[in-house]
Amino acid sequence: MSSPRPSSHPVALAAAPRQRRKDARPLELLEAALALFVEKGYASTRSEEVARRAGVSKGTLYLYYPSKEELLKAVITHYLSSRIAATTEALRDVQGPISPVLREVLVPWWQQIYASPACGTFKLVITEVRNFPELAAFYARQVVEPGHALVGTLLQRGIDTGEFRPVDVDSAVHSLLLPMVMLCTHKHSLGACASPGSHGIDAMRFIADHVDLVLRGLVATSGAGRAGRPIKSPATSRIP
Amino acid sequence: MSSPRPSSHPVALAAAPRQRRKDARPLELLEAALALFVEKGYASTRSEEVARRAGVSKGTLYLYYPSKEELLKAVITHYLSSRIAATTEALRDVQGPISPVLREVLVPWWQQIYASPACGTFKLVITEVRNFPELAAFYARQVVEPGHALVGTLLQRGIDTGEFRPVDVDSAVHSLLLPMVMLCTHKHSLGACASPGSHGIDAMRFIADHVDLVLRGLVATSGAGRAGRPIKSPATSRIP
DNA sequence: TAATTTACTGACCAATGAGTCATTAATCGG
DNA sequence: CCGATTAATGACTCATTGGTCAGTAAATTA
Repeated sequence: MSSPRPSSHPVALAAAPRQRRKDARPLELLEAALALFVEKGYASTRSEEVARRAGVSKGTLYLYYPSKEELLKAVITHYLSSRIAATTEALRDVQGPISPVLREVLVPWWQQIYASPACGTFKLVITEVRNFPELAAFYARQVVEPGHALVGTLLQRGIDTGEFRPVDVDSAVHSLLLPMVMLCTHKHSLGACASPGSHGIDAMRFIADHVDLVLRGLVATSGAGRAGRPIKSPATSRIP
Repeated sequence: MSSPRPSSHPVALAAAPRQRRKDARPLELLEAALALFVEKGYASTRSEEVARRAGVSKGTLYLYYPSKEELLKAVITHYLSSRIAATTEALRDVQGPISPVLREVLVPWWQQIYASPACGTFKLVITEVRNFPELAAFYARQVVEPGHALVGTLLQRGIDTGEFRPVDVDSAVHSLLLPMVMLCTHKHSLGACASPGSHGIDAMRFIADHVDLVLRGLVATSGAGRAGRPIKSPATSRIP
């Protein structure tokens, strides 16, 4: 019925005969690769599948990325490098009490990540670092260290101003961030499996509750001098 | 020089000519498979590699497990089913204040898991559920639900007795447990990569700090009626 | 419209790895 | 010490898949 002309759709639908879209391909291939790598893992994803999902043939994939491994690296660098800088900027020069900042900046920031495709990169990196050790250094330098340092700086400032108890900063940073990473991972593993009757985690709700809980554990209450363990090895400076 | 007689070593060393150890093989194969699956992932692990690591030939592997997939399932069921029952028993009938229980039972229990090979199953399940959906139901029923229910029951009791604030129990359970799971996962991904100069997480220390922090956030302090968000949707009963 | 360029294709090749099975050699019963 | 039994082997097969390239057709230019 309808004419068979190329429908100019940004992503492949049906069977548009053959389109030449040199500049759109790389990104579409990255999107397809991310989705499949995250879902099935790198090794169980066929390069032809990636191509198919991006609406091109296998040959085209290898036209833009020289090998499957390079495609993986491109996926990770693309989806990681975008987020980092902006985030660090946004939080670098906040002032005043730390609790509201964490509640009103950290939480929405994370919720945005969680809802975006970039969320999957956490699982992808966790799954593949052992097979591609180069990723370790890259990920540590680009994500772990900046993120840890950023939140660590905030918490330290809170401690210095007396807003927080003098806890071990590294542990507190992990208490704050690890559940977030875990949820991103969960979203693409168990969380993606149909759970019959049983509960899926309500991520958005949980992360707000969690940050709240941790902040309550951090604040220096008037009463209560003890109740916990002393701060151990306060000299353990971690992040440069 | 030395005689080539079989050295009667429990695990293959050097090249003992040929040993018949029908009953030791299955477990040794499971151990080898767990280590390799966790390290490299299921798909990138060659069945011959598993056999080699267990000190046998590929043929022998297939003598005990009919396929690579069955081997995977055997690994997971073996390493999961052992831990569950005992743990639930240990915690089912504790009495008195909950905080000490969590500090003195939950923490050592987790540290034991973390140090054992079973620790790797978390990463393994996370990595492979999407490819083997049967695992999802099994894991949810055998691990997630019992674990969540157990800790949830304890926290709820703490709330009922006034020891804890009336927080959302599900969120609190996740706040407590997700970092533990995340650390087990981390141990076998980024944590296993040589980190030059940078910090590896001190897991044992962190988990104690973390439980402490969360408990501080949970306890009903005398002063402070507000300071946080109200309990949302208290009718959301999760675990049956 | 015809000629030229080049994004794109998919049949093809070579390598890899899961699973098999005829053969070998421990162990055991007599 | 001599079969009989069976645990263990590793060379083999065959399906799968990363990667190639000669050819096709969409744009572009003249």
